[in-house]
Amino acid sequence: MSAPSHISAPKLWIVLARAYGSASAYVQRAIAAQGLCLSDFMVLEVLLHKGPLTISAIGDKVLLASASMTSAIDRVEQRGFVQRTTCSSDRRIRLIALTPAGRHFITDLFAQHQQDLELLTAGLTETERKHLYSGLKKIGLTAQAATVPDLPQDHIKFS
Amino acid sequence: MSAPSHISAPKLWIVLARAYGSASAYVQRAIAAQGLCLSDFMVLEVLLHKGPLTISAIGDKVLLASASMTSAIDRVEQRGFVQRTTCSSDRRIRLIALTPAGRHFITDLFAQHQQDLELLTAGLTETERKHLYSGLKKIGLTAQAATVPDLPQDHIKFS
DNA sequence: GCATCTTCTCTCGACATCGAGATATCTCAT
DNA sequence: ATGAGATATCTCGATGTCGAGAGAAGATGC
Repeated sequence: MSAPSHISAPKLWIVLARAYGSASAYVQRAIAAQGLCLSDFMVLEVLLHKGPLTISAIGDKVLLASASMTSAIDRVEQRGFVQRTTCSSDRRIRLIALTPAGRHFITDLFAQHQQDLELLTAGLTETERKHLYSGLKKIGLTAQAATVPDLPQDHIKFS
Repeated sequence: MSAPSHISAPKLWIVLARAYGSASAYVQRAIAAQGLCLSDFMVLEVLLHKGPLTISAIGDKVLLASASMTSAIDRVEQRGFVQRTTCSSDRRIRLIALTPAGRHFITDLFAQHQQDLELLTAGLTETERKHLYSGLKKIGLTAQAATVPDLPQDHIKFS
């Protein structure tokens, strides 16, 4: 807890990576106990909170490539948690919807998940949370802005 | 940047995951451009800063399972960056050491890496860094403490 | 109407990781 | 010495992810 007098960039990176790793492992415990991976859980959670979506729409939310989405949906469909339905207005699309069993399952699991997260952040004061939130947001945005400039940049420049 | 008035635990988790994801992608750009994955890079970096180590010692530093370490060392050995040497005092052990080529390679790449990290955290004031550091450390420790209690606990209890 | 471009999903092959188990070696109490 | 247990590394099979590309279907321009 006692931070060194000067926080170098590598130190910050290490502690970020470690914090995410530990938190991720902690969060995954309850999820893995139900036989799901984190991606599957996130897919179901998005469906619970946003309603039926197309595969690519879910993929955008959970940051998964299309190939990964196909197998993610396959997995949760196999277990009867979601259903693929074809859309009459656009036959390329598969609309993914929770089944009643899936809704019940993810509702319970998400409640547990929230409880886990509360425990994880219980040791933080409100101001600490605020500082963490704004700092992480800054880093995230900086990284994202610095990563993109491969293709999109000259696309913007010359359009 | 403008944080909501109350930062819920799920919000904090999301922003942490996103920040790590973006930062990780950003950091990996330069590394992947050299044909290495993040694990390989960390292995080489540890060797650069700590000198020759055994496979399991490196695995402890970079948080990789033994099976993953074997293939990680295989990869960097294949490229001539490290060398496995047997230890006469303990023949179970393989001592991993950087080759001259490997040392040169990782020295350059690490310099680039540090520069990238500086850029990533350039937008943060010293106090922001401190707050981030201590907050992330707290979360990491909390998560780690909450994840372990599976096996080690009764080992401690009854020893 | 028809050709072309784009979008959506799926298949395929490659990759990094892990857990479990095999093997070789060392340590230590008897 | 010797046998039991610990330790270090490796092999094997499974998993989840991704990029590239295929195929179907919608959108657009002529």
